Amino acid sequence: MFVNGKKDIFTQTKNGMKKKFTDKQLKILDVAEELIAKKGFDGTSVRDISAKANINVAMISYYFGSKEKMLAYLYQYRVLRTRESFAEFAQTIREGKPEMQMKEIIKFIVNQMFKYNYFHAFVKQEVRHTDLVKDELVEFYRTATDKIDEVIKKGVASAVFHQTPKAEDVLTIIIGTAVFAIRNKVFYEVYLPGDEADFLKNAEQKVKASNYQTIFSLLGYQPEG
Amino acid sequence: MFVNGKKDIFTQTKNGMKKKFTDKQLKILDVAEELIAKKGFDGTSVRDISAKANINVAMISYYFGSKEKMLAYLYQYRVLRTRESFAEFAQTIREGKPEMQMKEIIKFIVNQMFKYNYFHAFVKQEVRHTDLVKDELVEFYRTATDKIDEVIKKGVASAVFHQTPKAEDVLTIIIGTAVFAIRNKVFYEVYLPGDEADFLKNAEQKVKASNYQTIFSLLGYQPEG
Amino acid sequence: MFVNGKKDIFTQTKNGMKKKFTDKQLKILDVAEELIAKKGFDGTSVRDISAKANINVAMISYYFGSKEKMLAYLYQYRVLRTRESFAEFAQTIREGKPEMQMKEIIKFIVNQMFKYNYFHAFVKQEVRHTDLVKDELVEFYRTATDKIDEVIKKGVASAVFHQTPKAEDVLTIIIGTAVFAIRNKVFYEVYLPGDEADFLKNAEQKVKASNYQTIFSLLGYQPEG
Amino acid sequence: MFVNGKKDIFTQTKNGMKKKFTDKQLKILDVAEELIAKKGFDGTSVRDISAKANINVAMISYYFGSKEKMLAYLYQYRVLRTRESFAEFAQTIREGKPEMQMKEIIKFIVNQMFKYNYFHAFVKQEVRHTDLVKDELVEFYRTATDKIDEVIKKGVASAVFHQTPKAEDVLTIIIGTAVFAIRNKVFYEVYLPGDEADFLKNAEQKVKASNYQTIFSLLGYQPEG
DNA sequence: GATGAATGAGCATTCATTCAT
DNA sequence: TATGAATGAATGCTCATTCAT
Repeated sequence: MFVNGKKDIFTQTKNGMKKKFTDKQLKILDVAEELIAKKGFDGTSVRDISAKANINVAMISYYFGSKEKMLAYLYQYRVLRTRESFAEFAQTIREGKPEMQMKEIIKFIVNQMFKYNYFHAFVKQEVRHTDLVKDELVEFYRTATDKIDEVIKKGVASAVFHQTPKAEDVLTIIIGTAVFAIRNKVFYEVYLPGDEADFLKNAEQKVKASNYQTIFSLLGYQPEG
Repeated sequence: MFVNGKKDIFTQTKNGMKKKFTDKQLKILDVAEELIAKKGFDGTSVRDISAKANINVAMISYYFGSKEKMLAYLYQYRVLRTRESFAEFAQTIREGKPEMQMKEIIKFIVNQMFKYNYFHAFVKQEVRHTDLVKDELVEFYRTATDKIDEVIKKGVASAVFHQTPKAEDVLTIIIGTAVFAIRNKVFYEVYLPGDEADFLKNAEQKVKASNYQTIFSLLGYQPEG
Repeated sequence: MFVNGKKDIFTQTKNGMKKKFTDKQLKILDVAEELIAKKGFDGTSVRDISAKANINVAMISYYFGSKEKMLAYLYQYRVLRTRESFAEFAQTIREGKPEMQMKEIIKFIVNQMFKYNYFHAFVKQEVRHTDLVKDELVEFYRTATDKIDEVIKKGVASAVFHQTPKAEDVLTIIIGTAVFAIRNKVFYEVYLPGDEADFLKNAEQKVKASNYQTIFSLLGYQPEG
Repeated sequence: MFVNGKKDIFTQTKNGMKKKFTDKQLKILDVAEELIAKKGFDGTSVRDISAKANINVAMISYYFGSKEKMLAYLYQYRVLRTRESFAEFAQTIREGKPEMQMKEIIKFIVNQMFKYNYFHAFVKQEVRHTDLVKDELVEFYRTATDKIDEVIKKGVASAVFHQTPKAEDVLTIIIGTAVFAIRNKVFYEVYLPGDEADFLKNAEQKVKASNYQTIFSLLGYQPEG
């Protein structure tokens, strides 16, 4: 009945979640994500979403079963894509030196946070629904800490890193600072060049730079040789 | 008509905000804070609040003008108290060594975040209403960065710190990591001893410890000697 | 909160049902009864009811909790009144001869059916909700059969009745014929004098006359000596 | 366009009603009858019907024009069959004695009521739609009263009946008691042997037995000789 | 000041029906 | 003939707020 369509963009098997979204359904999810991030789940009515997505109100129930279930699909969809994306990314840095790998990890995570800041904004925001996404998100965090841990160990082994901060602390710093920057624009923009329109772009650069400094400092990084 | 009462607990002059809250009004604000942090602003009805606070539904409109305005009072009330509290705190560390001062700053900020985690949770959460509190909050951030900056400079001058990270980056790390820990219990508790009930207490310790390490590493701290 | 008011018309203690209805609440119940009898429960919207009763839509939920609960109150209210009314009636015929008592019973029951034909129409009609009223209604039926039984026995003892039909069959005939007449106007009115406007009045007379004949025939009634 | 198909089961000429139903259409009518009897017309959605009948939702509008018109077809279909069935039955008792004929009439009518209790339940129930079926049903009642009248006259002529109750009163008793029994299970089953599962079977027997007694009593029946 | 009743706007959802294929 | 997507109207209900006292 619902959650099938013509174009496959998304595939998942667990949790009884259906597999495919049509363009129209994805349009709804995109619009919903944006509005929910701005106004909260309760503050966003299905009429708001349907108006902005140019679809009939009834379609949200029709496609997803309910507004709440739509949110569940949205959560799972975004988190799964983030995890898939991280897995792909992890492949691309398989061969590099630890310091390059760490830098890339920081870059990747901060980039994801800013790219999907709508989503990450409301994941943090929607306290009541966090359980929907908790497991998926935590699994992503684990994958990230595993990778971070591996890189730290390798760096220590090859004597470019001289300290072993905990992987979860490293991840906490990266994500925590990114989210803080995104959510505290008024405070943050004072420290940024350019005008307001470029805020996200500039903030992302600053967060990355800051994180390189912080994390490498924590690692006791000494360039080889 | 409203927002005045018998007992003065709170005084403020700007923004046309009235000055005094009665016990009953403070009770409402406390209950509202807790419920809003748990269920969001829209997810919390004035009936929920009035039931839990044992007052009549009509009183919220009556006292504060509207539910939205009540939130504004709540924001301002909490932020102002945080700023006052920081000012007091700043006095207490006036005489110490830079490394002790920095440690106390970290301790104080993390402590505030956990103590008022309800509040800070929903400040981050209620995107739509952030403008209500923005100026106040940013002013607090400024006060904090000024102090941090002062301590860094003093530490460099006295040669216990050998690097000069930006004050806003330091603050970003402290607040960002604290908020992340609070909001990601499921991920975080794996790294903590003790049971779930002690989560906040243990998480606070871990965040403090991690921040000492991070910030001091960034400062290139070398104990005098 | 709801189902209390100023004027007491109705009192009941069991089932956790509240005790008193205000005039406004009774107005709603009356209107609801009429509309539901005409158009069914699902066919009657709370907007229909509130429009006809000249009250705000929200009041139905406010007073009764929900549309469904309103129906439950209506059921219990009407059935209880019927039972109370029967108990009173039973007192008034305590002293009479069995044949007079039986006639009065028939008259009373048929009268109630026609008087509250709206209600009895939809009790029969609302299959899905019958459980709400089943126990109460059955208890009324029992009271009636007990009384019928008593009268039959007395009549047999005093040799005015010479047969002993089952009390439940007697009740079934009385109620069954009354309901049939009410619900089959088009068929029934052919056999009645007067015009359509008097249908209920005339039908009631016919049903009573027919029942006197039937029941007394079943009882083998022979006027005394 | 609609209401015609491959297999003819049903033929009628009046009211502009089309004549034939396909197997699929009959399946829909059967399912609809059952569901409507259980949950009412408004309580039964076309989706419920189509799901249970394994057809597409759109087919009901497509076949019958609308949900309401489907009900009209259902009414007319059932009533016509009942009338046809009664006509056939009338033939089979043409030659018997009046007392046997009357007994068979009671048996037949009660049997029909219980056999099509779904249908008769909702004919009584769906007040709003009764006009759809009124004329047809009344015509059936007339046929029945005519036959009852004929039998009474014959019995009186042959001196087995000694009273002349009105035919419409006799019919009213038969149908009224049958419907009452069907619709008041909880009250009625106390007087029946066997368990709940056999309710309809046992109730039918009791209603028949009771009606034999009542009607023959009314007729002043005296076995010949 | 304080209350319970009352209001009207808004909500998510379900509905029978129609459309496009 | 038959379908699944799509529609717009209506549903019961909850909401913050205001009214009358």
